Amino acid sequence: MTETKRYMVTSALPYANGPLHIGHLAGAYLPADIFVRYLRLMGEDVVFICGSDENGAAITIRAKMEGTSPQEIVDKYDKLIGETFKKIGIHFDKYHRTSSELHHQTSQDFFRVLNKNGEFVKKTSEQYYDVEAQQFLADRYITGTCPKCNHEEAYGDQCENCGSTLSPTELINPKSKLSGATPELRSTTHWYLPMDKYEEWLRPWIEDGTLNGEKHHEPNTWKSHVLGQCKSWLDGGLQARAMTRDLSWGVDVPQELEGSEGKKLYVWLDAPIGYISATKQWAIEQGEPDAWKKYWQDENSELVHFIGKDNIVFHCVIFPIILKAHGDYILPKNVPANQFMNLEGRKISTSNNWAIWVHEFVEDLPGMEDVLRYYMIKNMPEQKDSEFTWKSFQEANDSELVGNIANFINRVITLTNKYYDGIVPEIDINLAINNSIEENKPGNYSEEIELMLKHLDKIDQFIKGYDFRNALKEVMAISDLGNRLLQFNEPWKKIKTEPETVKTVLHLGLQIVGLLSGVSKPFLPFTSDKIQGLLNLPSLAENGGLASIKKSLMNGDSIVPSGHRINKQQHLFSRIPDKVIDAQIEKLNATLVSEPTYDPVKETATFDDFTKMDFRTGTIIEAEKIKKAKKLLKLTVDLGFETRTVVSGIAEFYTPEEVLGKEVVLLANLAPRKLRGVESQGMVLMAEDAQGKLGFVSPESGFGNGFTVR
RNA sequence: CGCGGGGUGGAGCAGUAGGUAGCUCGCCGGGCUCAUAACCCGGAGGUCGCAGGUUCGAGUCCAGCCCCCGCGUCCA
Repeated sequence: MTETKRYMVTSALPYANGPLHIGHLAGAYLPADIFVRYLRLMGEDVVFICGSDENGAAITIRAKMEGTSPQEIVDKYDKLIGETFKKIGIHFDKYHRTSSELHHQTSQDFFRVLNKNGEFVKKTSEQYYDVEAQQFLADRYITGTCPKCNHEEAYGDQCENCGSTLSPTELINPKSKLSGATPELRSTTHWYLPMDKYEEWLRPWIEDGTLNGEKHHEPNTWKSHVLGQCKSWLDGGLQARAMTRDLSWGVDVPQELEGSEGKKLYVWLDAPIGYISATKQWAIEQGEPDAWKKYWQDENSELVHFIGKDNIVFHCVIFPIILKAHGDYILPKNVPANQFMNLEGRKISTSNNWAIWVHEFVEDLPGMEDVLRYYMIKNMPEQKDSEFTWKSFQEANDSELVGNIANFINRVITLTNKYYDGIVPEIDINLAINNSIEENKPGNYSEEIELMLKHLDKIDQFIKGYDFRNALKEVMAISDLGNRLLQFNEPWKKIKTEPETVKTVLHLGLQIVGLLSGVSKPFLPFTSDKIQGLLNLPSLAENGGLASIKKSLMNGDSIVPSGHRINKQQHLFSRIPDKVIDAQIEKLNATLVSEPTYDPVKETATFDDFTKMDFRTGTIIEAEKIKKAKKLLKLTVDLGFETRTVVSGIAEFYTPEEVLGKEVVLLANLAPRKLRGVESQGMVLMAEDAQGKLGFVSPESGFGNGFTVR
């Protein structure tokens, strides 16, 4: 491994078709921001890049829905997202856009090089084309009947009913999800990247961290779920993947290439290259147009991608292949992907509006940016999914931020003002004071400083290991240490009996406050500035500010020197009243009921169509869960004249106990079908609301079993 | 279904070379009063998903089963 001289850090490009929510922060942006801020504070050379991903079909679809143009959509969200990042204290060296001219050029040049190197294979295939919408359809945008189980709503890539993997052309009676029309097959030619060709170097790179026979990185520093997913892909066999698409909105395939009309670059080719074009733009703005090269092409640079887990294979397999195939680029040293953050027990969902939007948070709860950051870091889904709840948000604020760190700082500042009129007292290095570990145990000033430096080292290790939760805990541990120091030395008592001791203790306390300002800066940048304000010191230098604190402490120098005048105390954090939290919970719950979407009325059915169906009243007399199926219950329904076994997809909403004895309506003449090995003889009628929640359609209680519904 | 991750005191989590089960929050008792009922000390509370195997000894290794979450090629 080569020695690191500089860092190139990227955060996943947010897709410009919606605002940012807390899940985005937790996944890719906060961890990167902490990492970058810390490295800088320690004097490292870092470039931190991000930008809006503005290409692809989803944006054109969104534009159509809103009756506007794709350009207006991306302009709107690029602006909103960029502002949101600033407000929450996340600062990129460059926040760029993939709709920019520079990006188009950069990604096209990349494509040209790969093409010239002979990395692509051109292949023609038949794909479904929606004549009405005038576009080729991605697999997910085609539905039809599954050829294996006759399920009528199978997707073009798989059937959710029987789980088989499909290709769109296998579907019986395919329909476009865009227009509902029957798509037609048209032949289309694309440039494919035969990924299997690269397995030879990719596997040792991922599994052993070796590249070209040399050590590239330590694989056990990669997260287990990242390695797991990569291996799963390798073991499954890499396949050729189309690097171009038939789209209307995106980066054109270089026009001079034959057959390029109407073709755009594949999103996962174009988007990661956005990191590179953003760095180029940064370099231009620095006045050194070539400065980007050393970050992307020099072996002494450490490339790190912060992403969410849904992007793992693109950053660990596809993009590295592209970089290596190009030939001039370095590969990532790590891809610390985070898992997902859930919200109040549900998966965060943009489309269902189940989210905390960051721009709304900043408006609703002004001045609480760092509280959000703190809570998100404390609960960061580093190894597994985690949970955001407003109640625990409040609790973390009240007991940890207010009770621990703000309280400690307030105690020191208050005491200094009270006893010394705000002038930092002198120290006596040799004076015995109680240490901060245990009551009635002697210690001295230097030992306490050493203890603080140990915590600083731990923070360093944790951050470099992408363990931000534990790093944050160490910050809090320093505050704990300060609280104990005061407790065990009781300056409020000793001020009368041992005034010299109090001077030394408070001088030490102020150094701890100064250190807290430094170590909290990567996590709580706004708070760090406030602490500096309390100490009557300028904001810490973003470059090297913490390194110089460390140096001073190691040299035995004070970071808040004797004789310096500090400011009056002020609360760093405040308790959050219940009503504020309740209002947020209410706001969230309101999204569950507001704006229901209604299915359009289906095409007209004749009376005959209706009478073909035989609906009967019945009662559920037995119910059990079907193993290995998350949605299915096996029900036994009493129809009076006979009993039926019915497999029903309601397990997400009802337990077997709850449905026992339930009176229901059954479609009794539905063709029997096997589901998970159980034959289902009919279908229990359910109503489904806008959130997909199911409810029984039942006769009046005690109506009786077996009667016809009409 | 395939693949990946996970199931540890009320909640959230550590436990990465097998040897008395830890942390944060909450709860209970005590102390303190400089501080935003904050701070400090002590305590209760765990069959480490289930039933096996290897071992003198397993949360930690092996095979099996159950449950939760995610991914399966385009919404963190």
